[in-house]
Amino acid sequence: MTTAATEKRRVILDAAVRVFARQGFHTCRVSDIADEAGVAYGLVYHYFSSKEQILDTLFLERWDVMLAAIAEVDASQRSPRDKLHAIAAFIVDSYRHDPELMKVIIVEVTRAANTFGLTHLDKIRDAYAGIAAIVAGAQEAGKFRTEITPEFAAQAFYGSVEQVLTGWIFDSVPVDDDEFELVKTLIVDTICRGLER
Amino acid sequence: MTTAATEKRRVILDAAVRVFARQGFHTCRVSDIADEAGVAYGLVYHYFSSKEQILDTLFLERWDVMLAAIAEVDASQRSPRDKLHAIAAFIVDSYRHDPELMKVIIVEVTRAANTFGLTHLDKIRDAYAGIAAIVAGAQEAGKFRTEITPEFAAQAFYGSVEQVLTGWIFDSVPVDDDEFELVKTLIVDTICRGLER
Amino acid sequence: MTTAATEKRRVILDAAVRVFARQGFHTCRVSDIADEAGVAYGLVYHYFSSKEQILDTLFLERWDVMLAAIAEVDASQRSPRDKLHAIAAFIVDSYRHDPELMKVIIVEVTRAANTFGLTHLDKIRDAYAGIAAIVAGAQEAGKFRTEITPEFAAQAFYGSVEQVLTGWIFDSVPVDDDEFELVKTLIVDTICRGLER
Amino acid sequence: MTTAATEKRRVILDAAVRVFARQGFHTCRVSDIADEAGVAYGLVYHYFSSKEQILDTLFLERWDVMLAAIAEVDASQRSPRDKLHAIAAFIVDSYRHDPELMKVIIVEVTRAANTFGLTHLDKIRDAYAGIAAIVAGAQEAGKFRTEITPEFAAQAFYGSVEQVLTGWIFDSVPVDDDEFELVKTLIVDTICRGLER
DNA sequence: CATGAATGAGACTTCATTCAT
DNA sequence: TATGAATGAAGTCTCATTCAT
Repeated sequence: MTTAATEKRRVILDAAVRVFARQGFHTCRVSDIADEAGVAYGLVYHYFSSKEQILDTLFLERWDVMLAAIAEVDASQRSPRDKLHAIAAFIVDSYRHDPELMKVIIVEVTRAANTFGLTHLDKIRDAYAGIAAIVAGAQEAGKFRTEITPEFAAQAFYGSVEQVLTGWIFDSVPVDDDEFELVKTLIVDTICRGLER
Repeated sequence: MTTAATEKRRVILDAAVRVFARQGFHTCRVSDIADEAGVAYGLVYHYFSSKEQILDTLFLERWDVMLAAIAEVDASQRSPRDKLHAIAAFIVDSYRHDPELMKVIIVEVTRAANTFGLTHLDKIRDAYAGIAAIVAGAQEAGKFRTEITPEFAAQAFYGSVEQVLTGWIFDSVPVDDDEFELVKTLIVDTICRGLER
Repeated sequence: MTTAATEKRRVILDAAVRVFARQGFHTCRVSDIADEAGVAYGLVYHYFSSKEQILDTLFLERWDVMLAAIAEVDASQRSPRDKLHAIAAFIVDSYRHDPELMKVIIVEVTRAANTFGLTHLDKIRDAYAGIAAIVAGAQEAGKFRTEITPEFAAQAFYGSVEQVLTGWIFDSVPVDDDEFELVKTLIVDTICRGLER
Repeated sequence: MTTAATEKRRVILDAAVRVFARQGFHTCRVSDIADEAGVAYGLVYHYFSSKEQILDTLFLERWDVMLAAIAEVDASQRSPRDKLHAIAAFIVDSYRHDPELMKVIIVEVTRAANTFGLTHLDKIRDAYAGIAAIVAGAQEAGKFRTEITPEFAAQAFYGSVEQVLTGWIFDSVPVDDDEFELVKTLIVDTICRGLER
């Protein structure tokens, strides 16, 4: 695989992000992706076996990075609140860095659970499990209340973050760095106050 | 419109709920709905102008009930915590009463914002606004902290609830009444502790 | 299934015979069949699940008639030579009656054994077996030599007949009834002289 | 043209025989041939102008050998029966020597007359004509009956042989030399008895 | 000679929708 | 109301062929 070859593959993936974000997975055609990438129709099928596999690739590329980030955070020596802050920060910064990609992942995979989410359900659950592990650790350390299960807390935490991103996706995005930082703190602060003893 | 006529329309709507829940909106065919309803698929077009309009109808039927419930709660004389509990209870009970319908609404409309959600974005926002109004009232009454905006708090609250429902949809549902009741309390308790002064 | 519905199905089948005969199965498009039949593209798929199934249907319709004819001949009280004559006559007359259909069956199924013939190999063998049964009967009755196996004789007999038809298909067809009758007699005469004691 | 160059061309042709025999001409891809040959598929186009031309080459290579054999037999000093035996022997031995090649020639060219056979119709007829010449000679010498035309007799003869080979291709092949020899004798014996006075 | 990335026309098939009955 | 035959636009995917390297 030469560099040039790899580059075209990347060009197609990047074009797919823009097209999926703009038109939605179901509504766009493979030819839209090819046009956006500036390549011939058939080249898409040279690198990917189907339209679906393009979405799978985009999702897995990014999600695996997130799972690694969660694992690293979990293993680090920090307070539970700092750990959850680090995770929220990772997700929020992912959005800042590439909002279109995050839109695609959330709207077309994570929240479209009926269609493609099912394929990746286990991967998605891995993220919840990672967050739940942090909560469980905090409970064992006596820092978080035990009335709420770690799994439930993880759902509430992740749900809040994703919902905020969804709000940005369809409404309006914070305009400056300060606002982004504030949001991270507010989410984590709100949830942690609810979870802490 | 005779009673029989109205019934057939209802039969088709109910069948659509089951088919959308099972196969997803994009993946199912109009003939699947007709088959499930036990009618010829031409009849579907007698009552609805398109497949999409069936989904619209299902969503609006239910969402308007929820908006009314939120409005009623907001207008009532209760503590902010009780108000939020009432809303969480309404949503959770909606799921208990008709999980397939809620699955369709959440998966195919609310969370599929790119495709159909856009159509109903204003309606969806009305719900957030209703919740935000409750939070704003609580802040004005000095019961909730003011660091967090009402809109943001509403997103976090609704996001938590919907995420929990999504977990039920794709993982496992509580088995008895007590567990359902506990969930309502836990969500509201967690979020309200985070919001209260 | 109303009469009208059945008729359109027939129209499509008849059109397919002409198109397959003219262009060949692999070379023609489904739209060619639809055009030839004067119906919309999709109607072909209303009645048949694929282009291949149209060919299957045409083949089976005719082949089953031939198998029945062979069985009837085998069961009748006639001399072996008369029986073989009856079978040759049936095949030759099938060609006279509908040369395009026979061309399709021979060229696209019977002789295209690699592709579609394999699907119908058993049906095709049934015909050979029927002919072989007649030869076996003649051998038991002491009328045919036993040096040659019935199966082998059947192959030679059927091969001769089909080859003659193939010659007509691609070269030239007898022009009058007498010539057709002569051919039947000549094939049977030649082969039977070879087989008789 | 170096030796190496010639070898690669041969490697591709031999691979094509195996692929055509296994998958059929229409069903295989050029890349299947390249894979089988262990070369890049671009190289196929260095030696051949199209997929079709590969088949043409394979057919002509072998068929010209057969036409030469028929011509030689016809010109030799032998009895008609011995001549026909020599031709049947040549065809049967061709199959024994390279059954896959003969399968391709018969299934994809000779018997697929609608598609590729038409291209080679004249070449194919040359073979029939050669056989017919032998029969005509026998008739003139008073050894064969004259009721049957030489052309017709040639069709019957060739059809019998090819049908027997087709049986081998799709059913089962003789296992030892004796059986092959017997078959040659039986075909020729049967047909000649039918043709002789 | 050799490679395989790149092209793009064209095939099959699906299915929402219409409409005659 | 009710049926389902009929329509045809649109989409995914294939693959023979070209061509830059």
